[in-house]
Amino acid sequence: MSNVKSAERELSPEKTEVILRGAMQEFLEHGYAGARIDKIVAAAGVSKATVYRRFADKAALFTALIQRMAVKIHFFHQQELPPLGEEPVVFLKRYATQVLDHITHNSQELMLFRMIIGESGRFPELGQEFVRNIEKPNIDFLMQYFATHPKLQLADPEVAARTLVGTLIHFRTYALTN
Amino acid sequence: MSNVKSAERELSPEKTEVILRGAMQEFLEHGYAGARIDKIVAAAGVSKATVYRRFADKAALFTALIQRMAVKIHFFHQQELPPLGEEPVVFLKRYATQVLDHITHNSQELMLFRMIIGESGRFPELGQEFVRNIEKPNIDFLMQYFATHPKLQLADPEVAARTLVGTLIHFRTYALTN
DNA sequence: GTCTATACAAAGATAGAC
DNA sequence: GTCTATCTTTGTATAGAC
Repeated sequence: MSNVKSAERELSPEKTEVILRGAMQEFLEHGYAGARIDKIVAAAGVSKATVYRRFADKAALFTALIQRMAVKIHFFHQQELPPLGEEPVVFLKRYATQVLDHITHNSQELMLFRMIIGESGRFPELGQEFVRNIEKPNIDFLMQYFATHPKLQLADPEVAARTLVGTLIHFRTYALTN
Repeated sequence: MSNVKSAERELSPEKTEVILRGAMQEFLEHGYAGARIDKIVAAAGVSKATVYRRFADKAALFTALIQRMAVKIHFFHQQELPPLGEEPVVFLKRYATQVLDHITHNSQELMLFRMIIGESGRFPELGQEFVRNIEKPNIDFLMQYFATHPKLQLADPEVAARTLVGTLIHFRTYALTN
C-alpha cells in the first residue's frame, strides 16, 4: 500500500552525483591507485559510509565514474562537428584542429585519456569501453566521410580514419606535455 | 694512501642492479602509486634500508628506473631496422610490422609505454625523456628516409613521420587490449 | 654497507548511533 | 540513509645492531 514516492526513497541521486564529481577530480589528478577516498569524500562533502553504501569498493567507484564520463564525452563530440559542406581539405583541417583544441582547452579530458591508457592493462574493460564510446564513433564517422568523398583518393577509408584519429590522440596524450 | 680498490668500496653495483630489476617488475605491473616497496625488496632479495641508501625516496627510484629503461630501449630499436635497400613500400611495411611485433612480443615494453603516458601528467620530465629517447630518434630516422625517397611523393616528411610513429604507438597502447 | 626491527602515518573499509 | 568514530591493515621511511 505504499505510494509511489516511498518506493523511490532509496539512495539519494543527488549524493551519488556529488560523490562522482568529487571522485572525478581526485581520480583524474592522481590516477586510480593514487586517489584517496578521504579526499573524495571531503570534496563531495559526504561521509565514507555514504560512498560505500553505493559502491562496493574503490574499484567499483572508479569504473562507474569512467563509464559515466565515457558517455558524456561521446555525446559532446557529436555536437561539435564543423560544417560538412566544405571542401574535404578544409573540413578535415577544421576537424583535426577542433579535436586538438578541444582536448587542449579541456585539461580534464586530457587527464582522462592519459589515465585510461595508463590503467588499461589493469582495467581492460575500461579501455574497451573507451574504444567503443569515443574512438569507434569517430572512426566510423570518418570512414563514412572518406568513403563518400572519392576525390580524396583514399584506397582504404578505415586505415585512413584510424590513422587520423590515432595520430591526433597520440599527439595530444604523449608527444606534448602540458 | 688508500689503493684504488678501497676508493670503489661504496655502494655495490650488483645490489643496485637487482633493486632496479625488482622495481621494474613492480612498477610496470602496478604503476607508480600502486607499486609497493615491500614487493620490490622481496623480489630483489634485499632490505628496505639498502634501497633507501641508494635512492632518496620512491619517486627517485621510479625516475631512475625509467631513465635507465629509456636508454636501453633506444639502443635496442636501432639494431632492428629492416634492410634499407628494399623498395620504399616494402621497407615501410616491414618497418611498421616490426615495430608492432616488437611491442606485441615484449609485454614489458607495452606496459612501459602505457605507464609513461599515464604518469606523464604527474612526472612531466619522464614523458619528455621518452620523447627524446624513443620517439624522436624514430621520427628523425623516418623523416630522413622520406626526404631521400622522393618517389613517395610526401609533401611534408616530418608530418608523415610523426603520423606513422604516432599511429603505431597509439594502435598498440590504446586500441588493442592485451 | 647491509640487515632487523620499528616508528609513524595513512589507507580502505565497517559498526553502531541517530 | 547518513553520519561519527573506529578497526585493521598496510604503507613509506628510519634507527640502531652488526
